[in-house]
Amino acid sequence: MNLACASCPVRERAACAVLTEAERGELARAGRTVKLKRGEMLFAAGDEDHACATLLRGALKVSAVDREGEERILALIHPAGFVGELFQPFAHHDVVALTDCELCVFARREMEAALERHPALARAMLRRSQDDLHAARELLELTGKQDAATRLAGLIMAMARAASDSPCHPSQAFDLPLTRGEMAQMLGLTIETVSRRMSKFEKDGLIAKKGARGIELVDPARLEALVGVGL
Amino acid sequence: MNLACASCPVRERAACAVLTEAERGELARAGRTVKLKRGEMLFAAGDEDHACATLLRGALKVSAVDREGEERILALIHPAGFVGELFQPFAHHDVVALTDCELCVFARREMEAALERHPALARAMLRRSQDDLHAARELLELTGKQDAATRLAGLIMAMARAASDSPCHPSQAFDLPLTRGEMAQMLGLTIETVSRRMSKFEKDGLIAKKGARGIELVDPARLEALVGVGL
DNA sequence: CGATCAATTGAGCTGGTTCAATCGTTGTGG
DNA sequence: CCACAACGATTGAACCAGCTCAATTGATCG
Repeated sequence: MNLACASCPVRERAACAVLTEAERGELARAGRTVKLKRGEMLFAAGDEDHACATLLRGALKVSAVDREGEERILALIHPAGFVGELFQPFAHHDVVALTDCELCVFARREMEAALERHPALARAMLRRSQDDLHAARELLELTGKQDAATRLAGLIMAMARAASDSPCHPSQAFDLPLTRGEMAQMLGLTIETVSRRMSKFEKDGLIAKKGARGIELVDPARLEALVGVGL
Repeated sequence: MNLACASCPVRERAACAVLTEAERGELARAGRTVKLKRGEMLFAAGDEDHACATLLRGALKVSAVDREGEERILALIHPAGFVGELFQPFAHHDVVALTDCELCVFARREMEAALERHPALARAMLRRSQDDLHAARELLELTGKQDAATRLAGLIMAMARAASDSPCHPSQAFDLPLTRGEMAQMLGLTIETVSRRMSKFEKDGLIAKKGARGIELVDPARLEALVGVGL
């Protein structure tokens, strides 16, 4: 399927927004739209000549799997985010759909060529890459916390922020994009610990669980206070 | 002091290597060489209008300090590496010299202007940024390991690789750029745990301690096997 | 030579892991 | 429409790796 930039939901925010209509159209002809169902894999670690993509709708996870088969989630990707390791001969990480997704996929060569042709695109990608770096370091800081409650509180607040349209204030009620197991993988904890702390948060009146995936922040201030990390 | 690119030790590898002599000279006039002693701070979290820099000699750490004063090391920077958060109004992290250092410092505005003027520089910075992102995610993977021995083994191997000139094979014997406390901060452990595991590694014949900072990898293969993480 | 700071080592405690059983939700097929 | 299977989430009990507190040793430097 060809790309329909005109109706692209992230037209304003994705890296390609810096291109002119004509340039964007040219890039679009090199790419294609892909839909993924929850759980489907976009790239796998070890793939040679893997592609890259901008996420239009849904959520992705980037994860590493070690020799023992333990999975570790390294990043969450939200709409307008970019995945794919430029300049690398093969992929180091898996990229998997957390929810049903829609993406705009490019061959890596095409993307690299476009970076040469369009300096503004390279600068936009640099900006995005720096943001990703910042996000990775924030996760690093979060997972360095000694106790499980702090880490989990930080993750919940981060997801509340991501779930909100307004970048400033977090959502009060939303659906968690991650299972307990996935939260555990992000935080370096076990499923059981995550589950126990969630129950304790609810008992203490910090949150309320709404069905399977839903969560409501009953007392965001107290939750935020737990975190002890800026932003 | 003005910059002497001609005698720059990272002339070939730094981001500015992609520029022509003339372009580089122009950029150089906007920057200055700075020397730091071990422990001195280059940028502090919260600095407005902070600068950015390429590291010529020595080693830096990038770290975050939370409200409780707990420090967390987010990255190590080696020669030819770049520090400074482009596009950000203020710094989020501290940058401190781990050893005596020499740097090439630029005002952030100058650097951002240079990225506009020189597309090749923007691409080089993108590449570097992606490498930094990859390094951050590798550290994330390492600190996700359940047991202290695995994490420490991974850090030692990473430092051995960084200490080696040849990018392929790690040094057999080198000086650790970090104190026990700093290693602990990187790995989310305590000083005592790091110290104990180091002693155990020595007792088990994996490493040998050489004076205060020195270390020798007696059995790198067995150490690597402990890690359980690729690369 | 003493002072200071990093590193080591010991002892006890605790929070998170591990193992295991149960419950709840979702989706499928009869 | 219900039953059942599959999977995620919860909860309990016991254990143990790493944390905390504390004392000692070792290295570096004026």
